Amino acid sequence: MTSIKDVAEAAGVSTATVSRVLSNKPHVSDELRQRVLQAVQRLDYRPNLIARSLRTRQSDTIGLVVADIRNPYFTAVSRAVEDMAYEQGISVYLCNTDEDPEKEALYLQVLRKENVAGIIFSPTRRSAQDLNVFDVPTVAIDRPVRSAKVDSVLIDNFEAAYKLTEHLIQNGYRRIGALFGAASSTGRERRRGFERALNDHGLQIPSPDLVNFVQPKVGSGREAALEMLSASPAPQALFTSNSLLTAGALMAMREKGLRIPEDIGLVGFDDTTWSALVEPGITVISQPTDDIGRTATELLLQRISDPQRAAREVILKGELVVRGSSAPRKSAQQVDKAAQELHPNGRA
Amino acid sequence: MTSIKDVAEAAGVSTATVSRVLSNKPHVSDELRQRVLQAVQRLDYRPNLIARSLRTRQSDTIGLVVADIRNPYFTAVSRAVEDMAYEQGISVYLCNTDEDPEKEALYLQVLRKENVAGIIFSPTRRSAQDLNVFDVPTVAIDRPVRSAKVDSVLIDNFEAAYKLTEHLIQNGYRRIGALFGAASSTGRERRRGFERALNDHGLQIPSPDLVNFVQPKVGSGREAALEMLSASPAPQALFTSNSLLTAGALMAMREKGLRIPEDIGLVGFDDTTWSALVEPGITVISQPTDDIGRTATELLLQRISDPQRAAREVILKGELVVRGSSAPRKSAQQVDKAAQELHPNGRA
DNA sequence: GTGAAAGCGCTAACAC
DNA sequence: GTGTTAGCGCTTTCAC
Repeated sequence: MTSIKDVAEAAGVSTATVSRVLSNKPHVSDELRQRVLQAVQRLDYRPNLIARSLRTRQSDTIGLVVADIRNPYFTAVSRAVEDMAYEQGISVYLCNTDEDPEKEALYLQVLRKENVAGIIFSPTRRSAQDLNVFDVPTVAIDRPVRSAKVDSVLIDNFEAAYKLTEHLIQNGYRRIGALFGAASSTGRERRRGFERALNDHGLQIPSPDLVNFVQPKVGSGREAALEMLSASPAPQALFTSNSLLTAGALMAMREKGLRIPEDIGLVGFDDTTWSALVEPGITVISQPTDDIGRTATELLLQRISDPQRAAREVILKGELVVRGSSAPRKSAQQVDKAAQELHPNGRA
Repeated sequence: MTSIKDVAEAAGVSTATVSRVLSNKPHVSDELRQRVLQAVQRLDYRPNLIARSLRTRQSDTIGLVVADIRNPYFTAVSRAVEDMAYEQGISVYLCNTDEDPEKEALYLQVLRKENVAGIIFSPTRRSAQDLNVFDVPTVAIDRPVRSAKVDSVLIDNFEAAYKLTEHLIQNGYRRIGALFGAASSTGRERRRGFERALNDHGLQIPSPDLVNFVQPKVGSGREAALEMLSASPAPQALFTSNSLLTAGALMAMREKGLRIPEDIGLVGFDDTTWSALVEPGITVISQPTDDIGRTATELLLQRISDPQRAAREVILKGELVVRGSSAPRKSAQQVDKAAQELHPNGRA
């Protein structure tokens, strides 16, 4: 392991000079600079980032804390973050919290101990304020954090859910069951948008058994959907709040032998690879994951260089992508009658 | 920022004692140990891992270098790695190489500079030997590395591809087009299995325009598939070497209006969320991603504690999951005739 | 413009 | 058992 000392010796200069050259500091003669650079090359020297970080109390490492990298939304955002970090010569720690506040707290601590320059994270419900980790620059994704020091990048979940629900309503769906992700504010915001849209169109908020908050997992989505589909009267469509739940709901519908959209409509969030590949394609709110990841990283870098800056909240737009799963329904009566004929004892 | 010195003062002991307590070293009286622990608590002290790492020349950080985290295979493996690392109190750097040897080389360098304890990586074609990074413990996933010092965890790609191809053959498919991922040995291994299976069953290796090596991206898969589907005579099935290519092929088939499996069969690798959700479900080789990730991490930890150990290669099994996309075909003649009637001028 | 030297926070000899 | 101290590799005053 060659150190700065070796380089200094080889170049016949002091370690200070080597350091100056390598940190691109001014006040070094061209001649010495050349000598140093050559020695560096010859010895294949690479500065030890750990030592540098210890000394400078800063690092070129950031932490990325997400609920679960397997959620396509986070997969995509993470990739964008990593891309941008790479361009800046920054390394990224990956942490999955599973929406578990304890796990999150632990990770936040570790990242601090690791001296990260900053943190991008999707806060769990309770995280935020109690954990006063925000002495390290932080930006929240997917969910806002109420703090003067934390930037946030998200989409307008209320608006997106509203738009998605309204789309269903306009296409003739009335009794709509809903599946929201528990443990994050995102689910609650989307619920607000969902209910407001119903209200604004003179529809009733569905009964509690048609509004579920569940773990953001395919299995949980499937189970909850199965129950809803057995309710009577059966829902005419299912609104799902993330792609894991969408997949679960779709599974449930397949198991029940329901045709989409004839028997039941389906909409969700996040335009995954398969949203367009299943038949019919799923109508979704597509989130600009790439933009979210890049913006978050940008904000973080800005905050790192100016920690005192006022917090910003960047709200991006979710885009409604209409596909077959929410195709216009025949008038409610028509369909109800048809359904009646097909399944005299309910839809199961 | 409280340091070990503060704790030492507060507890009325030396820094050495504090260090011993915190590193769980023996030879400390219970009394002092208590005093130290209390001081730590009171001051909310957290050891600076950077300083520790500098001193001990080791760290509790590993690097995870994958081609692209958006590839569901790597998503799943990464999650497993991170899980196991978390259990061990180890942090994980995430790096995407996009199969670019330069990017990979750069990352490997950075990780070294960051003093990582070890590296888990999916080597690109050229990586390995030229980059003599293997002074840091390394384990390869997905693709083997020929090195006495590098462990590997993979599935038997030859056998898996053989099995998958044989399944197609047994179900009556003959002219099979294939789509392999370029830039990794995995694709080449799978090709070998594919061709051997054809051979063993007395079938001809398809002409070059039916055997493609493409970038592991949905778009590339789609384009290549579109071309193959326009070949004449048209293939009776498509063999795809990873789930990105499977998705691309599926897209192409949908665009061409081909019915699966009546008009064309489809098989692939990796049992993703959507493999079972599209209709018909896709027959795939399911890779034990969880096992792969955990085993890789385990091997890495072992190698870290004993760097001289002989290299191991752990070969896991891929499991054939049969779904509708490869359903038994009517005899070739029957189908060819049927197709002829349907599409007198080819299948487009 | 350059070098000597102190010190970031920690651990590990080495004394006692 | 416990404390003293050197030093990991680097940056950064502070002299010159």
